[in-house]
Order: sequence, then structure tokens, then C-alpha cells
Amino acid sequence: MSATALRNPDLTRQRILDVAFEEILLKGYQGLRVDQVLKITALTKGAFYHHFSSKQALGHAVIDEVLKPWIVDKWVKPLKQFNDPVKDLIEMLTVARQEINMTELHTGCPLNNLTQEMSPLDESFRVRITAIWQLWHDALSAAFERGQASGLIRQDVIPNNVARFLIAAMEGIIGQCKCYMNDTAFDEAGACLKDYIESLSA
Amino acid sequence: MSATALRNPDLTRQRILDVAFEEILLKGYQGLRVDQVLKITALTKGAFYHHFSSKQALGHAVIDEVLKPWIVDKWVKPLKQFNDPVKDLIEMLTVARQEINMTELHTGCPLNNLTQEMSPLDESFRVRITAIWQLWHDALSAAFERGQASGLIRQDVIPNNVARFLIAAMEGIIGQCKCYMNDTAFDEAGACLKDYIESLSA
DNA sequence: GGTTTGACAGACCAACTAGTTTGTTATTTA
DNA sequence: TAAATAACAAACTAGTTGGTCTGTCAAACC
Repeated sequence: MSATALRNPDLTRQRILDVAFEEILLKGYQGLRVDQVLKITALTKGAFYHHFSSKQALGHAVIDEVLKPWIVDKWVKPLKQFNDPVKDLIEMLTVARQEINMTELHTGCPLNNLTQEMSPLDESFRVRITAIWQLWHDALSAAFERGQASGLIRQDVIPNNVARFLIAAMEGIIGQCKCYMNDTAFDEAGACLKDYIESLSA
Repeated sequence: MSATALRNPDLTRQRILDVAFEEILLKGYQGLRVDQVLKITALTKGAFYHHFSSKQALGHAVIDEVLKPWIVDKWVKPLKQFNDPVKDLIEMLTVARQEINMTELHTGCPLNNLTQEMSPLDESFRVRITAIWQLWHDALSAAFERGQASGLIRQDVIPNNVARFLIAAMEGIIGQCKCYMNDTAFDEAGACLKDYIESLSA
């Protein structure tokens, strides 16, 4: 199967997933319209329901095949190479801060958006989403455990608790920016987050 | 106009607002169905569109007349009587923790829910919501300023930043619980939040 | 006490939306 | 190469949803 083939089912499926991910990011799953995805991809109902059995199945696929890899690549994998959690985490957040533009500030975190909207509404969504949070949490918690083992992190901090708190704080900050629509709120809260992280040093 | 009158327009309007608030809390504004509100209130289209010009107008009224007073009474007003921010804040969070039940843990914070869903979608919602956050922020920031004036809070902390961070952290924690569906995440992150708040003492 | 007006009831409508069905064509397979 | 199948196209459907319209009755007003 050549890349220039008139019919490239894998690519077609991926295009649907990518557009759906973007639409969910902008409007939420409930605001996602199958017709709108088809309009953007220039596909038809026939194509869509050939690849996905329902809108819900699309939602599941977006979580498993787009959202999860996105989070894992961007936030989970890097944590596994952390040696000095405090230093590396601040570096990570600094880089993320520089990469953020107004659009992202406005749309927020795709994982948290979906969590807030869908967790209470659809158990099949909730379990998929929770698994992703747990991956993140475990990697962050493990980083602090290693930090304690190497004597860089205070022995009295509880990695599990700190990981929960840091993820919550980061997502909370991003969430606040969605309504303020500027990055001052991000930097103001970010300064305190940095202070807190630094307070974990041994 | 007696309270037992067959027609009590003020009560009718309030019933619609209360049910709509609850429905939005459970399903979001996009998931809110006018028909469902009418079913629950046992009213009709005639009644609804007599009191509200549109679903959007209902949304605005819910924010202004239900959500805002709810936040102000529960989270803003108490802050104005804070003398020792660290002590009073921890007391406030302890009480809130005890009041929380599984249902609330599952539905999350009504203000944050609406923020995450509607801020990017409807500017008229965003400005109303932002004003409520700002009330909360200002009251919390002012409490820390008073705490500094009375020497209870470290002079190097920036009340504005701390207020932003604390609100973000609290909402982030509540948001995390929505997917985990248990209160351990709440307590784990809460322990760190308490540590941070205590670190602000002079 | 008659009139006006506010507060509804409920049938109705048009647009939307997820999903179906039937048909067509490219691609693979025997 | 011919048959089978995968990958679509597109018209269609049934149910939903916000909103309208006409009518009715209670309550205020004169």
C-alpha cells in the first residue's frame, strides 16, 4: 500500500482521530459533532462508521490512541529520566511555560478537560482517563522516591502525596488560566509552585 | 401574593434556576436539557420561556443568581473575617473536608466545572465566571495582606501569588477526585496543601 | 364587576444529530 | 484475471432539542 494510494485506511482513521481530538479539546466531547469532523476531514458518514462503530467508540479511540500517547510522551516518559526531581521538574515546567501560547492557555489541558467533563457522565471514559492519570502519578512519585534514595529530597516527604499534590496544582493553575485568558495568573501561581517544589529539597 | 397561590412566579423562576443549577452540575451546560428541567419541575415550555428568553439566558441567570451567591456565601464571605490566615484556612478546609460526601466528590466544584467547559466556548459566560473567581481571589489575597500586617504571615510571601496558587491547588485537588472517585487522593494531596499553607507562617 | 395583564399549558416546528442503508469503486486475494 | 472484500460516498431516518405560537385562567387593576 503506497502512501499516495487513493484509499489509505490507516491514514483516514488517523485523520479522523486527530481532528476529533482537536474538536474535543475545543468544545468537549459533548460538543463534538461527528458531522463537523467529517466536514473538516472531507469524509462522509460511510467512511466514519466504517472505522468507528459509534461516537462513543471514537471517544475511546481518541483517549487510547491520541490522548494517552500525548501525555505519556510529554509528561510521563521524561519523568523516568529524572535524577534530581526538584531541579529537573523546575526545568520541565520552565520549558513548558515557554512553549505555551495563548491558544493552549485558552484550551487548557486535554486530559483534565476530558476528566472534568466526562468522569461523572460515562464510566467507560472515566476508567480510561484514570489509567492515564495513574501513569503520570506513578512516574512522578517514583522520581521522588529515587530523589530520596539519592539524598536529594527530604526524607520526611511522602512521594505519593507530593505527586498527587503537584499534578493537582499544575492542572489547577492551567484551569484557572482558561477563564482569565492571560498568562499572569500562570506566572503568579507558578512562582508559588516553584517555591513549594524547592522546599522539597533535602 | 400568598405563598400558597396557584401561581407564584418568583417561586417558579427560582425552582427552574435551582434545578438547572443541579443539572449543570451533573451534566454540564452543554448537557443541560431544557426539557429535562421542565420534566423535573413539572412545568412546561410556556412557563420556561415566560421567565427566560433562551437557554443561554438561563445559564446566565444560574451563574448570577445561584452560583455566585453560593460561592460568595461559602468561600468569599468567611475569608473576610480571617484574622490568622494559616490557622483559619486550615480550619476552613478541615470543615469542608468533613462536609464533603461521595456525591460532591464525584460532581466537583460547580464554579470550576463551568469554567473548564464554558470559558473557551462563550465569552458571555467567561466574563461572568471570571468575576466570581476574582471575588474569591481578592478576598483571599486581602486575608494574607492582613496576616502580614499583623505579623502572622511571612513578609516575603506575595499575597496575590499565594491566593492564585491556593485557589488553583484546591480546585486542582477537587478535580483530581472526580476521576479517582475516592477521597484518598483528596487527603493525600490535602496533606501537602496543609504543609504549604503552614509554611507561610511568620 | 369587568377589563387588562401576567403566568402559565401544551401543541407544534424547524434544525440538528447520531446512526443506517444502499450503492460504488479501489484494492487485495485466489 | 476474476471474484471477494475493504473503503469509502451519499441519501435517508428516527429521535432529539431549543424555541414558537396560540390559547387559557388567575390575579391585579380600575
